[in-house]
Order: sequence, then structure tokens, then C-alpha cells
Amino acid sequence: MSTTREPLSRERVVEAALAVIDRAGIQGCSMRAVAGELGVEAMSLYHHVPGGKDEMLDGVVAMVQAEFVESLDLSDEWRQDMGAFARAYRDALSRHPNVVAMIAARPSVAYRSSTVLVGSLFTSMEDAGFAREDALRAVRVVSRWTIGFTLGEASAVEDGESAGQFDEPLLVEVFTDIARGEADVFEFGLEALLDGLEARLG
Amino acid sequence: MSTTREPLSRERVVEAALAVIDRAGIQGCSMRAVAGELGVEAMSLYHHVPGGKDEMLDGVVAMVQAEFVESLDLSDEWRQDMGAFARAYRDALSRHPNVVAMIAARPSVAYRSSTVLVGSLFTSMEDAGFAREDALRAVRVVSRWTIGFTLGEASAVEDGESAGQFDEPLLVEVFTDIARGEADVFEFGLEALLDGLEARLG
DNA sequence: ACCTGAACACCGTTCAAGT
DNA sequence: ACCTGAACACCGTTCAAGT
Repeated sequence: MSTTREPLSRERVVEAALAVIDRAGIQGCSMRAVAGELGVEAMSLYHHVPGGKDEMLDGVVAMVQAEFVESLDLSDEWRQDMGAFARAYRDALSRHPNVVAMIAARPSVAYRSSTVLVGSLFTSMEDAGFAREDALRAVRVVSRWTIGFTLGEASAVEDGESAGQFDEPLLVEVFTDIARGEADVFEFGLEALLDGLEARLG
Repeated sequence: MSTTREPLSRERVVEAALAVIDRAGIQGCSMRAVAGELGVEAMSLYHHVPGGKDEMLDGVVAMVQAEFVESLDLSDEWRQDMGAFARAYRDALSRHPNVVAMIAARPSVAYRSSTVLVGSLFTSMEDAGFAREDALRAVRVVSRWTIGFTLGEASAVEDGESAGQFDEPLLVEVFTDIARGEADVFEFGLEALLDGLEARLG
């Protein structure tokens, strides 16, 4: 431990919270634990996150979301961009599996921090010939689907380990499959969905 | 309040927990609150739910899931059954919006209580000519998609009320749309996904 | 057998006090 | 200005004790 007294800040608090969540889950993310991560007392956090724990967790969601948005290159070709969006989103969420459920429960925080992205996808689709209404729906369907899929995936990993406990052969098969990883199921579903959207063009 | 001393049971405890969750959310579902619902002290619950709060919440998920599975009639025609499955699932989850996030975080409990259903969908698809692998994937994709969609929908209702707070016109539009209800977005996405799956036949 | 009172080790948060 | 000690009102859970 260095004695350097880097001063606390909103960003450092949120970073520490993300580190604790990645390591110990949301359950383990008490104000006291985050403070401990920073070598500080719990009460100090409130000076930088006045809204308390809720604001801190909102900050964590926004940070993960921002990481992902910045990592994404768009081409203005709707199908490619939709695919890139879904795959990059899944990648980002896989790096922080314990955050996925938080994102799912805070869609407005997620939308807010990806305005540019959603807007770009939306105009790409309109340019390609989708009805305005369908473009709006499609963006929401794909982002929802990706969150939903990754959410299940995040909690399925631990469940997969107990596949043998099922007495129904089909369930054993399903959960063994899950434990092997889900990348191909994700691709299968994504392509099916994009095919279905493409059929609605014009 | 009658003085009838209907004895406590596992089922009554789980029912009371569901009632509290529907009314006050998961946050409000403390052991003390559930006990209060039953006119009993918190410590009494442990005699009927030895695993404590976790087991109680698992029971709530299983109960909502069972309600839904029992309400569903299947026809053995895969596309119709997939659609009926997704729509009935969304309906059931809409009746208990505060439970949706719990289901998303407990996929194994959900699967366990719908073995028969998953098995039936699976064989319908195989009968229709889907490869075994694709049928497995398809069942998972559709159930995930439905959970993910409904999850966002459940928390979007409250978010929709604050649509005006966004400074980006597109976001205002998106969230106003959400507040109006999402049935048509659900139908749009579901039909697109089923179209995409159908294209993979044979 | 079923229920409970008191207690333990936690939690988020407040607020007056320290430097 | 920034941090903290002590305290408050909660929480899940244990266990010996009551009926």
C-alpha cells in the first residue's frame, strides 16, 4: 500500500464499485466493501455519490455501457451494424457478468448512455428502407434480445455445472450444452432474428 | 381478521411472499414483511422454508412458472406452439412484473418447473423437420428472448413516465412509445424471429 | 410439533464532530 | 473541503425457550 493520497472522486468510487461487483457480485457490494477497496470509511463515499448506493450502481451501469459504446465501429450498413452491436454488447457484458442483471433492471440508464449508438442504428435502418416505426421496433427488439440472452447466459454458467442433478434426460442435455458455452446459440438466434427483420424491408 | 388458526405451510409462506413482492417489490420482501402478511413472527417461517430466504424466493419463481405452464394448451404444430408459449409467458410475467428479474436470475428453477413444456416444444420441432441441434437452440432462443423482452418491459413502464426528462428527441420518442405499451413491438419481434427460424427448416 | 423472544452480525444512511 | 466515529433503524438468521 502506497501512502499516496490520491483524492476520492465520483469516478474512483464507481470504478471501485465495479471492481467489487466483478469479484464478489452485487450481494458483496456493500458501501463498506467499496470503501474498503479504496482504503477509506463507508461514510466518505456519500460526499462523491450524494444519491447513495442507487446512484453508485447507476454509475456502474453507465460505465460498463460507455466501455462498450466506445469500442464499437459502425459502418452505416444496417445489418452489419446490428450484428456488430449485438456481438459487442454480448462481449462487453460477458466481461462483467455480475453487472448484466443490473443493466436489465435499469434500461433507462442504459439507453441514456448509448444515445449516439441507438440514433445511428436507427438512421441506418431508415436509410435502408425500413418504415420509421419498424426501425424503432427493430432497435428495441435487438437490444432487448441481446440483454435477455446474455443475462440468461451469465447465470447459466453456474447452473451448467449442476446439469447432472436433473432427472429428465432432455434437461441434462440442455444444461450440458449450456456449460459448453453458448456462442453458437447466440449466433443462431441472432441470424434468425436479422433474417426475419430483413424480410420486413420495404 | 378472523382468529381461524389455519396452520402455516410451505405453500402458504410462498403465496404470502408472492403477494408481498407483487405489492412492494423484491426490496420490500423481507422475512419480517412476509411473516407480517401471515400474522406470524419472522422466525416461524424457517420451519417451513428451511433454506431461508433463498428457498422462499425459489418457491415464488416456481409458483409463477407453474401458473403459466398449467394455463397453456399446445397443438403440436411448432410455430403455433412457439408463439403460444411466448405470448402466454409474457402474459404471466406481466401479471407479476416484480418477479421477472428473479426469473431471469434463476433460469434453472424456471427450466426445472417447465420440463414437460420444453420437451413438447422440442419434439414438435423435430417432427416438423428441424435438426435436433437447431430445435434445442430454438427453444432456448425463444424462451430467452421472451424473458429478456418482458424484463425490459416490466422496468420500462416506470421509466416511460420520465420520458420528458431526456434532452435527445429520439430518446423522448422511444420512451414515449414504451409508455404507450409494447404489445406491438413484442409481436413484431416475435414474428420476425419465428420467420427466421422457419427459414432454417430442412 | 409448532411458534417465539432475545440476540448476533450485518446493512444503508445521518449527522455532528474532527482535521 | 474532505473525511470519520458513533449512532439509528433496519436486515437475515440462530438458538434456547416457551406452549
